[in-house]
Amino acid sequence: MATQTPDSPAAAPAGRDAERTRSEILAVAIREFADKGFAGARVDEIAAKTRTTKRMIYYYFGGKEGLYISALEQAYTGIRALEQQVDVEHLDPAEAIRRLTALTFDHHESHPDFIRLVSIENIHYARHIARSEILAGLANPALDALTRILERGRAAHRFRDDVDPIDVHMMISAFCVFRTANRYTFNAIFKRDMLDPARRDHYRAMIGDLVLEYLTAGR
Amino acid sequence: MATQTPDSPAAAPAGRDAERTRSEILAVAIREFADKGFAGARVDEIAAKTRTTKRMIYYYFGGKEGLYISALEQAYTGIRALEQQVDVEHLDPAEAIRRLTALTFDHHESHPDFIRLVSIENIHYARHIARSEILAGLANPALDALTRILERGRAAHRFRDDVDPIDVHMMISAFCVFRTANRYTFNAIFKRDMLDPARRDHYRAMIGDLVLEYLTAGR
DNA sequence: CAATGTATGTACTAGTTAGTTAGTTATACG
DNA sequence: CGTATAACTAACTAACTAGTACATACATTG
Repeated sequence: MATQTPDSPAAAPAGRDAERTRSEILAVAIREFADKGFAGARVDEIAAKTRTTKRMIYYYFGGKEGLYISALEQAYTGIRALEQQVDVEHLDPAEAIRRLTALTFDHHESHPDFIRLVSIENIHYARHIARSEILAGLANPALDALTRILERGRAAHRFRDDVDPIDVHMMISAFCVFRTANRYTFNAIFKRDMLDPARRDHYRAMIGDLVLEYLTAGR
Repeated sequence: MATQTPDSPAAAPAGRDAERTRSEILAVAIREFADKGFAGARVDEIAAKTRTTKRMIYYYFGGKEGLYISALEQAYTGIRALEQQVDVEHLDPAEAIRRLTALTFDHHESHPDFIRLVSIENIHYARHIARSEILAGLANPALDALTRILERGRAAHRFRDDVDPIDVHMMISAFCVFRTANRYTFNAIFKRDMLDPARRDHYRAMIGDLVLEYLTAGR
């Protein structure tokens, strides 16, 4: 009867595997919290979408809030690991800015759950991030890369010398986050889907132009 | 005993005044929904913070969701009414852009509840805005003003001619919304409060420069 | 001033939801 | 091979929460 499909998502009991159970719960939790928020997500529903039971959530994460914090940590560390792969050191400063901006842009588009979790965490005044040691001490590869580009551009007298890396990072994030996070209300009001694939290249180029023209203004 | 302080927030029964009861409930609801989100807000708590009872919420708004939609509508129409007062027609295009940008900037800073409601509504995929006739047909004074500025700038050959008003509006919004909406996680990670009054002028000028340099690039 | 509808308060309820109690099964290890 | 312990399940509970039934006071108007 029971055919053995070794890696099917929610089939056989799959024996006992602590790490697998834990990570399956986490994956489901990320999706649920991102979809409905902390208060809107239901522990029972998260459990039902895994192969295990609610009891295991309490066993591994202590409670709803512990699960939420772990989900946040997992989402953040995953994103940061991806960012670490960015390599723009070999490009000239202007090209490096365009590349970094484009990568950030694509990145945000392909991780909507992460963006939603960040929005939700802001609604909670970042209370959980502040409480998490993991998240407090997380390195920021994208900002580091940006800082080095700006230094090179400035040394080569190609960029203005009065800009702060965090401010530039903020500009880029603002645009990319807004496009994803505010997609729905923006579309409802302006009848324009900022994530329409037909407009993707236009917006990716636009944010690159925007930042680069700011950095090279008057030069 | 009971001293009559005519306008104290939560004192005497104040007789029967439908309009007053309704608007008091709405004001409290806006704050509660903005603070805790739709799922996180509690009907009982909203009622407790008014001078009336939960019964009245159901009497006037039908239910929690009806109240939430009314709160959204109230917040949006209030903001739009303010935007309507923007007058930049007498300024030259560049100055008008700076002025409009600065107004938008200050505007977002002084209405955090509105920004939070928009974030929350995006978490709900703008489902309620889409359902509301009031919100669907609301005029957009800020975009209209921007459109006219861009036309004037373009006619005077001061601005590039390949920019779309909605895109420019999006840039400005992105920056201003991000600064308010993502304040908490940004501060937790970069240890920089984007709303620190000491940095306000810097950021207000920065968004003006950013937009203006984009619009006048190569000119 | 009767009467009719609007506005309001009190007390309740049915359903939900986070968290728990009490136990069972598999696996590692001596 | 047996036993300690980690991994796991099912059923339960106490508290909460949106929504309602019922009663009533006030005000307007004929």
